[in-house]
Amino acid sequence: MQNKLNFSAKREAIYKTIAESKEHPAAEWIYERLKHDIPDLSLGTVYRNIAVFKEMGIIKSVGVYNGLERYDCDVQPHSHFICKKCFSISDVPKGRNFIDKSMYDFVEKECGASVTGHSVDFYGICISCREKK
Amino acid sequence: MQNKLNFSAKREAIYKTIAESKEHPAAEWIYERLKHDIPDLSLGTVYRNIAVFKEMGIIKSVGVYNGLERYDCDVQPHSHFICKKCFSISDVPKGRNFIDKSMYDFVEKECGASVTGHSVDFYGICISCREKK
DNA sequence: ATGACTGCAAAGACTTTGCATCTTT
DNA sequence: AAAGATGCAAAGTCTTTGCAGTCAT
Repeated sequence: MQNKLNFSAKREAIYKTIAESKEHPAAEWIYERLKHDIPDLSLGTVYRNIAVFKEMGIIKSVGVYNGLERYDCDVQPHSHFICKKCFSISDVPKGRNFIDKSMYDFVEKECGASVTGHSVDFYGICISCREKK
Repeated sequence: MQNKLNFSAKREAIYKTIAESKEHPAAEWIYERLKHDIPDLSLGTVYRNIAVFKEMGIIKSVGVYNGLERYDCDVQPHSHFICKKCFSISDVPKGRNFIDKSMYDFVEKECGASVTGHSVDFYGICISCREKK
């Protein structure tokens, strides 16, 4: 059993790539982005580190779109807008609370479940796809 | 190009299985459920019909959980509760509007996108998994 | 007959994993 | 040195697809 994680250069680079990207990247995207600077990076390492980050709770899955799992380093509750055409994902600016605690209570009572989180996603056509039309 | 869809016995059975199930089934689940009654059913046919139903707009994807795409024949907006442990999906009873039109306006203005839909999901541990503990 | 649907199996696409090797502590 | 991280390639899973045969109109 291990408890002490090393923070290798590659691990750091992978996390940094996710953190600095606003695109809610998929694994392959991260890999493509990094392999120029780190030619001996392997895709398996990207996947393994993503699993580590999830486990640590420093990234979250945004969901699977077009067959690709997308990640977000902002683990605070916030909404996303997903383009049905190009599958770009963008954050909806905060400043509007869609879901409050009373809704958790409602779901807990109605479903008998314990609710620990939620997600609100909006779908449509993004500004870039609209302009292309 | 074709426009006239046949409504074959298998197609009908597949749709009926989705419609009568409350489990937001995945393709494999539908297949397993039906192959007793329809021994010569093939999984490819299930997938192909799911694609047809989606295209027709009579079912919707609920999302991909644990690697499996889940489907819903209730295409009206409603929320889901997803168990993080067993990945069961249940409807949150209506009677509470989480998202209204002003929120679409908010997202459209903030993102410059055209918003055509949304989803609200709650996560946690379902009643059945809680009782097992 | 013609167009639509299906079984079957192969191919695709994304992700996970085993093992030997290399790094970090 | 010991524990952890990685490359590589193979394996795993879910889904799609080509093709020939079957069914519906």
